[in-house]
Amino acid sequence: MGTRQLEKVPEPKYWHLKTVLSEALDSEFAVGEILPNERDLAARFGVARATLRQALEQLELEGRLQRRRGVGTTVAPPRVGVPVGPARHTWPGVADDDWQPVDAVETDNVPAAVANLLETAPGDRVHLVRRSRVTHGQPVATELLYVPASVVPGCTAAVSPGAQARARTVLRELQTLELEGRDRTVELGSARAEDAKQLDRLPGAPVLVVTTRYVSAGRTTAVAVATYRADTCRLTFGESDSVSLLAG
Amino acid sequence: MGTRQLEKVPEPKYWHLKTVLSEALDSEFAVGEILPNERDLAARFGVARATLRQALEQLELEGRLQRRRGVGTTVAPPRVGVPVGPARHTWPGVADDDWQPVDAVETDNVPAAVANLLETAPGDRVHLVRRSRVTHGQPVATELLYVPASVVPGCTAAVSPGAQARARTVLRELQTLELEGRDRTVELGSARAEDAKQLDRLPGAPVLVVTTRYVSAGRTTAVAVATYRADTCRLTFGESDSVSLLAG
DNA sequence: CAGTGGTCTAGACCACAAA
DNA sequence: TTGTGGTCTAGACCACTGA
Repeated sequence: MGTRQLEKVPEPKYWHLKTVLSEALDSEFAVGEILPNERDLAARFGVARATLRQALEQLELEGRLQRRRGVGTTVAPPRVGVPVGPARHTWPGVADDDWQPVDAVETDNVPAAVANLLETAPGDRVHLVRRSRVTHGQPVATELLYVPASVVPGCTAAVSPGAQARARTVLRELQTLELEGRDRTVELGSARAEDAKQLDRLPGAPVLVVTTRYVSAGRTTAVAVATYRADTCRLTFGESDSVSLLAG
Repeated sequence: MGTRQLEKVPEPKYWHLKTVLSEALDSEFAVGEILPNERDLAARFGVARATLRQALEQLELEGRLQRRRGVGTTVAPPRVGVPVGPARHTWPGVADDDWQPVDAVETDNVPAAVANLLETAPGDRVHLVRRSRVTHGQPVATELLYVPASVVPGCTAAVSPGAQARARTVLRELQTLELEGRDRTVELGSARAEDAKQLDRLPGAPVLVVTTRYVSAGRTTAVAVATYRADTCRLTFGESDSVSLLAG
């Protein structure tokens, strides 16, 4: 027959929908503008709301949209570039303008993955310092910094002049050591309930997990697990001699 | 009344389900083992299949599960650490054991984001080199390398001794230049249809997009956009003097 | 072929934010 | 109170894999 056979591969509706919406976002909407609500959009495209939502989810994952319960769906601004390790060989807390210490506790409950890196035995006391990072007025990351108590013997739990002060003390103590090296890993994760609250997202939201290992005196002396909002952040890694290029 | 009030916060079913499944994976399943199918699992937990799937999706996102249509859901091995930029200051193609050139074409169709970095005008000719990365026998990444034709004048389209050979020629030509600097960004994306096929995933699968800018002779001479499977990969960033630490 | 995960529907109710 | 996005259901059919 002369009729055109369908070319195989029936593209899923939500995929096609995502493409259409994406182009509409480029040409017809301004950053911050509110989209029609999901029920209207679904009706307009002649699909079920669940299908429409599948397309919106992808666009949100790519940082094109921002959805807030009770409010609506808005066009997201471009992702912000977040410097990760701009300077070589520095401890956390040194010239970290936008990291803010939150509090610190002493614990022996360390995630297995972190205990592995620290080479600590179950039961070893470890300082847990929490920090949060704010860029352009928005919270973009939370961090859990694990430092074995044996590494910073000067930090006694006896005096407790406030949780935040305790955090600063641990950081200051760390900075007296000579840092020999550092390595990092980046992977995809989903926000724990606690992180989600601080990042103003729902639990399970996609996040970029940056694990940093600090090496001093031939051993791993600290491990930091930082959780960045994946929808709004673009992590940037500069080299010491190319910092000036970042501006280009 | 003495009865226990529900403690507020009704945790979503899929979230609770995810937690339960996650613990079961740790204790009752071995890597590679096949889970019961989704309909059975949903019935066993007394939820709709859609709800069960929401939990499975999260676990797959975290790299705990692997789902294949027509086959089933299996327990995924731990994420593989993929070195990204292990050596300082090298062009692509230098001692890149597991990167494989695929082909190269000359084009003037460059994504706006890349054209921005390259500072090329619309219509400028650019070499597009495709490479793919295989680790432990599995494809983990695809890469598009953009090099303005003006940067590698030795690469003429006249002779075409095979697509892969053309790719090698561009890479070789690049390596004759002195590399001054390099910077990288990492962000979350979703796989384009083409990438998805090469990565053995469905379109829209979550990926980590690594954009590398190569600087030489005071200008951006090349831009590479690498797409890593987010479910199976953990990107590792080492420093030159801490390479030995990676083994720890 | 049978069995799997992937897509899609048309509803319902809930949690939350803003008026 | 109203309207939004978030969760959940109970089905249906499709695309793919492997026997």
